[in-house]
Amino acid sequence: MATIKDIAKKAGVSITTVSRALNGYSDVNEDTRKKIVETAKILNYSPNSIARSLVMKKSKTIGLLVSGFIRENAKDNFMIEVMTGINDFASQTDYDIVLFTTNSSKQREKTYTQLCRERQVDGVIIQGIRTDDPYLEEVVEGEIPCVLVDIPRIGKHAGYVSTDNIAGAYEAGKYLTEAGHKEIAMINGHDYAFVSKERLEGFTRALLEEGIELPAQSIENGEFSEEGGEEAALRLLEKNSDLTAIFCSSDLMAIGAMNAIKSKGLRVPEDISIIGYDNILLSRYVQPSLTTIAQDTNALGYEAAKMLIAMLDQQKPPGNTIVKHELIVRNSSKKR
Amino acid sequence: MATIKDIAKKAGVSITTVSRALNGYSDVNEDTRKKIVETAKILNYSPNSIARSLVMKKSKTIGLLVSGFIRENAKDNFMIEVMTGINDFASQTDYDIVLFTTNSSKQREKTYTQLCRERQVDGVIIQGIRTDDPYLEEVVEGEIPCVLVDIPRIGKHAGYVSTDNIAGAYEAGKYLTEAGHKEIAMINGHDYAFVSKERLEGFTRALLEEGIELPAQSIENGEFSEEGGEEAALRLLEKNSDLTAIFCSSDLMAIGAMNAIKSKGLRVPEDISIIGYDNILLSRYVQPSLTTIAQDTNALGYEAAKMLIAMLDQQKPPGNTIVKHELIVRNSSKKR
DNA sequence: TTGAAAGCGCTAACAC
DNA sequence: GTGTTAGCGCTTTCAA
Repeated sequence: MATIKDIAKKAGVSITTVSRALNGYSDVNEDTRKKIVETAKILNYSPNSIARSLVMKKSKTIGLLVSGFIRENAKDNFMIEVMTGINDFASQTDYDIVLFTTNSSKQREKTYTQLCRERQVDGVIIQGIRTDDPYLEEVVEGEIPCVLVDIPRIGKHAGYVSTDNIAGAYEAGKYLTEAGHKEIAMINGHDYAFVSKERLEGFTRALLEEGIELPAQSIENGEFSEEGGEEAALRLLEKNSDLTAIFCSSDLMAIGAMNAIKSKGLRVPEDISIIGYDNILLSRYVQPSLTTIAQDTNALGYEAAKMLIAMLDQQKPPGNTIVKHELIVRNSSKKR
Repeated sequence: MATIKDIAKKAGVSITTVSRALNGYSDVNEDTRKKIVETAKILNYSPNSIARSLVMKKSKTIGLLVSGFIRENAKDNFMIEVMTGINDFASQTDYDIVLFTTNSSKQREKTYTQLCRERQVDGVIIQGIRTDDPYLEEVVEGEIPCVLVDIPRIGKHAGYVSTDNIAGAYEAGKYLTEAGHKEIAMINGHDYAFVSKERLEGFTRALLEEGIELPAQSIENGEFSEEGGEEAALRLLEKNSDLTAIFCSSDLMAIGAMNAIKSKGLRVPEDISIIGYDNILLSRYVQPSLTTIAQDTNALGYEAAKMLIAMLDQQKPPGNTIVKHELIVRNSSKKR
């Protein structure tokens, strides 16, 4: 593997000159530059970014920390869409993406900060970790530039990107009440997700404005999974046979809920209307197709990368970016 | 950021000793080691893997080169499942994964080899590139250890992981002929995919064994997309109104084909049976659910990572791993 | 069991 | 415009 030293020797110049010529500095004689570029080509030279990183103290990589990057979660293409968004932006820059995952026991021993410092990433985008994750605090308070996806925390070096979950859930609630529903329940994710808290807040508010209470017994957690949603729906149906609508904090849970309803011999949307959240791919394909709150997931990733790289390259302070959302009415819901 | 130099100074030893102690060499006095480990902790030391990489000439990273890692392709969760498989294996080792993508014009200027050399990845897993990709040859013939997913090429430093596409398509064909179908067509991907060639071969063979010809006009390309599949099906229907079965080289195209059939007022499977390939997530959810050839996609990634890392760590020669497949009969196909 | 010294490939003062 | 030199943080001979 050719190095600048080899080029220097062959071209009869110093390594400094080679470095300068190859990096496009202006103070190099045009003839010298030509010669250097030429010999670089002849020697099939590739710069060694590791060596450069070492001296520049910048690796030009950003870590992508995804919790639960595992098979089961592939169902939910939320994660992959965020990733493509990140990649869309990053590929326009000179940053590369390093994948970190936290499901392995090996990495559990290390804090995220350690992980990032060892791999020398310049910054990190964090996705899918729970609010009770012991290392979240450390990252938010830490020195490593970081952008959180869907976790509204700001620190000295930490910003976030999310959608307005309160507004989204509010619209879902408004939609249902305006459609004449009164016996309404909600399937939420779990208590350690910010989005769960926010969606509950927005939804409750919308109902309350119409004078409809959402008592604790009308809320069940479905852990964001299809099975969890199914079981949660079953419990809700058990408790209240007059239900006419269920709002689910994720499409996957909504699909589970639809299964539950069908298994009870009831129909969606004739007997019970269902609204999901996320607009995952599947939501268009299930029968009936799912009414849901769409998020621009790709933009979530894109904006996260944009913010992080702005922090890195232009010392921009971390902030928060809110990506738009939208109610998409399909066939799983109807007027009473 | 503390370095071994800092530790050496504080502990009153040389940097050599620190390096040895921290790397678990045996020839270090137990007391010295303890002291060093302790001061390392006090100084909140993290090793700098970049510096290590430079001197070791090993980056302990593997590149994941995915072509078309873009939004549209997220539909097909094939890619993401392969990725989780790769990650499953890699996370058990000390290798990290660096994401490369080739959709950006920037990177198009560089060959894969250049990309890999610059980023100093120890090896690379390549997924989703076409057989007419100008740089494929260079990688297969090159010096960088590499494992191809679904491209059966072996080189001095290149192996591959795939399923037996010929056998899979053969089973699909066998299934259809045994179900009594005679007027059969096929929707293939495109001419620059190995899997397309192989699936055509296997399928043709199965039909031929029952004395059924598959003339060129009964084969249309659908470019592996839902829309492409829909259009291909329309063309086939146009040409042969007696069709009773269509085999599609991907589930996505099969879903497109079902749309086409429905739009023509025909029913699946009553009028026309459909078989797909891949067993993507969607195939279970569409109506009717799709009969398909399942591949263990996760294993594809897992085995790719396993092979590559064996090549890297144990100098194992590259080989080929065949991952199992399986016909899954659902509701899009029936006996004549 | 420990340390001094060289060097991985590169960049960046600084001097000429 | 160009070269000399030092040094990024680490590993690894070699010698003590």
